[in-house]
Amino acid sequence: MARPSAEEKKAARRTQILEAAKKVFARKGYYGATMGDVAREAGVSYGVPYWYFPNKMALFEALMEAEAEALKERIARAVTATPNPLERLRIGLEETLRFFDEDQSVARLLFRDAYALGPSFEKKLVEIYGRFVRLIRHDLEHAAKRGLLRPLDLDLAAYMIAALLGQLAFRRLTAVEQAVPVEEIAGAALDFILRGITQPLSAPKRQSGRRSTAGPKATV
Amino acid sequence: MARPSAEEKKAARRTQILEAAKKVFARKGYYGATMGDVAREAGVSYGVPYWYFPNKMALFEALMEAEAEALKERIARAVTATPNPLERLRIGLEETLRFFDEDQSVARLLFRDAYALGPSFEKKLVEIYGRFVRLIRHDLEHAAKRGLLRPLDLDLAAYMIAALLGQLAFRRLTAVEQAVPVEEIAGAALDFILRGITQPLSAPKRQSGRRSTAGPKATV
DNA sequence: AGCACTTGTTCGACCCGTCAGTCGAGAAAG
DNA sequence: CTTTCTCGACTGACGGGTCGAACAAGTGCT
Repeated sequence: MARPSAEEKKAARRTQILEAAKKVFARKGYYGATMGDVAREAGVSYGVPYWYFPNKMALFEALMEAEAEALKERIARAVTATPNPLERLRIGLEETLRFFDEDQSVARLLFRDAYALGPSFEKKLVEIYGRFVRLIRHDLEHAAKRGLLRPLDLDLAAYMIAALLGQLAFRRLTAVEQAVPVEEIAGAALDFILRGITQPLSAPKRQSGRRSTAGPKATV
Repeated sequence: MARPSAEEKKAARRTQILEAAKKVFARKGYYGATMGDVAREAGVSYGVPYWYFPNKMALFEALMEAEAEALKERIARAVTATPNPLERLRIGLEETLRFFDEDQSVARLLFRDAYALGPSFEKKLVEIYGRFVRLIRHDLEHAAKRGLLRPLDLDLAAYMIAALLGQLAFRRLTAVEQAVPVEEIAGAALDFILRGITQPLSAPKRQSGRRSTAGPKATV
């Protein structure tokens, strides 16, 4: 705490502005938010954000980058001790949902505003998305090597899992029924991913350990 | 063709403007597109769109509404003759992907620009999305009644399927490998939905009729 | 200690392009 | 002669980005 150096102070300002931007973008959307809003939220004057970021768009990019990195690290940390690839998948799933649950602004940022930036931003977006797909793919490869998977296109499967996860996170923003805990959703999603929806013909009526209702309750 | 009545002409103008709006929004995104662009694309002067739509936002809403309706009807038509719920699911899947494939503007519209409108539009978006979820849910219910499904939360399952489908359609916009035909993707997606990714423990090594590669090829 | 001078940062008024939406003058149709 | 629709110049507001004035915190010189 003793005497922050000049560089520390500068970095602190930067994150302070990023934090403010996160809130404002989440609240109003990219186009709805003005640089004035960001400055006000951060408690600095209009020009200051421009000292740290060349323009609005760059500010947004930096924000996305930071959040994506944070999530990636969090997943990596949660998963290190676990060797089993499918178990890793489950943990990653759960951790991701938890991440977005704890800070809904980020979910809004990544799944709503990022699309708002128009065609120009598409490439960047696909690239970030790709990182997580690769993460998943990596585990799938291991699982495949161990013969745990049926023959399938791993790229496509990884993409589908990522897509699912993203939408589930996004849905929790607008869902009425917030009460359902993350673990339950993650469990249901994993069941879906691993076993699909059909009754396995060969081993009929197997009652899995995991709870799951046929009734129309339990929204995300 | 003979003598268009006044009302017919009015309706024609309306769709002419909607068509132009579709192109322009798809090309530039909601905020990137101006009403001037729309008018120019439609070959009319600036004020004309305002005669048919109260404002830019209403124009966009009408456009989304129309496209969603078109898709819904198309699915309904393709599916009527088929009673088997899982077969209906497959057809619906395929038809949806085909729909977005044939007119990529629509995919851009629904999956990119719609999110751009900020928090205010979220409700409308969720509502439209909900229609398709309900469509899927309907078939799932039938399937469940016939005992084809393992016990699961039908709402969540329907949502997950819709989410998957949306993302797959969207992915085809940015994918490098455009060559993969719709049917293949639809088939892979259906496999994923029905059976998940794991090797069924009970009946090992069953080689399904559908081709599917373990290799890293075949992007969406 | 006091003073000048520099560097890094903050402030916010202002500039300037952009665009949604308006409006009054007309053309076309009947 | 009215109704319906078209035209496009215009306006008013807004917001991204700039810029020069101020400030704070050293740094060195005396």
